[in-house]
Amino acid sequence: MEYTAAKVKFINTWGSLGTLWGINKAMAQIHALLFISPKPLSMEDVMEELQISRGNTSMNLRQLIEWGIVYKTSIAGERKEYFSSEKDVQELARTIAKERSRREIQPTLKVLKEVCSIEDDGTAKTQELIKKTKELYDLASSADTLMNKIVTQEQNWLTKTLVKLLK
Amino acid sequence: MEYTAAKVKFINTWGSLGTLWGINKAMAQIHALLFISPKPLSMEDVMEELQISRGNTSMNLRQLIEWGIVYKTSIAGERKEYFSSEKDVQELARTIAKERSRREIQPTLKVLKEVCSIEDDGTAKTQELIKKTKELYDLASSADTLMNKIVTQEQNWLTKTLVKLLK
DNA sequence: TTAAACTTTCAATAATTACTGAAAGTTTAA
DNA sequence: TTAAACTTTCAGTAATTATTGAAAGTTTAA
Repeated sequence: MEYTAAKVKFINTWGSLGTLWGINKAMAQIHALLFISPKPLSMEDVMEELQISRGNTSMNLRQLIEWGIVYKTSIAGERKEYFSSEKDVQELARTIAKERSRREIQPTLKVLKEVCSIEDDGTAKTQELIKKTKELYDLASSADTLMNKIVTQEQNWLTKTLVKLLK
Repeated sequence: MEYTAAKVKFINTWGSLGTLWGINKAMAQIHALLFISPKPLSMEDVMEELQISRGNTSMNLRQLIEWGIVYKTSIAGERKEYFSSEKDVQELARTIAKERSRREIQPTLKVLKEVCSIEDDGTAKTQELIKKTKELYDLASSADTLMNKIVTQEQNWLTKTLVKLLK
């Protein structure tokens, strides 16, 4: 497989994967393109490479910037804006984990909390609802904490935890 | 908030969340409904509660069964089939993690492996592609391993790992 | 200023995805 | 058997989501 085929394959795979971490295809493809590009690209470059319209490119670039994984980069003497992606995979993972937690997990936890706090009227169905949503709440909040710990600055969290567990 | 409002809220939240762990709304809502129901429900029950058609119910129940988080349950003396959800949240998490790994992460890893194995022709762009896809491969495969370890039968994996790290 | 170079916005449209309902299929009891 | 009770399938349609492209907006250099 030579360069162009490999690039296309990577962009397409990343693109279809995007849909399942909650961003659309074009957005994920633009990210993929910038991620493997050695130098910043202009909007024209992106449109050309991915064969998508100006409007689409503009909107999706904006969203990527909002996510914090793509940056505007000025090039001296150039009028155009250039864009480049976060290149450190650790930092990328950290940003994505944080954003997903903020956008999805926290709001869900809030609802689960509300639901499992309803008054227990003693009926089986109410008790089951309270019990199950409580369990989901605990699971989701542990998972969220764990993910953040793993991915966050505290690289030695694991070590600390182990020390605590063992003493 | 009384029972019905809480139930509706839970089902809707779970439903919209579904779209971002890769299943559709109806499927996630059916799962939510079964998850909090103290007893198995028939197809009629599900249709009635969620106001969806027979065809839709049938297809989505099948998919949930394929995922391994909903079971067909027979009720003695009843002709109809009844359905119930996996009720243990730990087991639920385990099943979902395994399925997602199989359906999404493994295929992605395969592509990343292929892409980062292309021949290095010495150009900057090829080298960047190889380097970045290699880094993503390593990250995704560590994350996958970690997730599986955490969620899998080996509840004491964490402990074992710590012991190893500390000696 | 102004006009060229560039970016954003958004109504219209295209593409995708989900849902319906009725016909076909299956199972079971008599 | 057969007919009632139930489930599945799938072509057609509806709903949702993504994309375009041209007009409006912004910035900069002269």
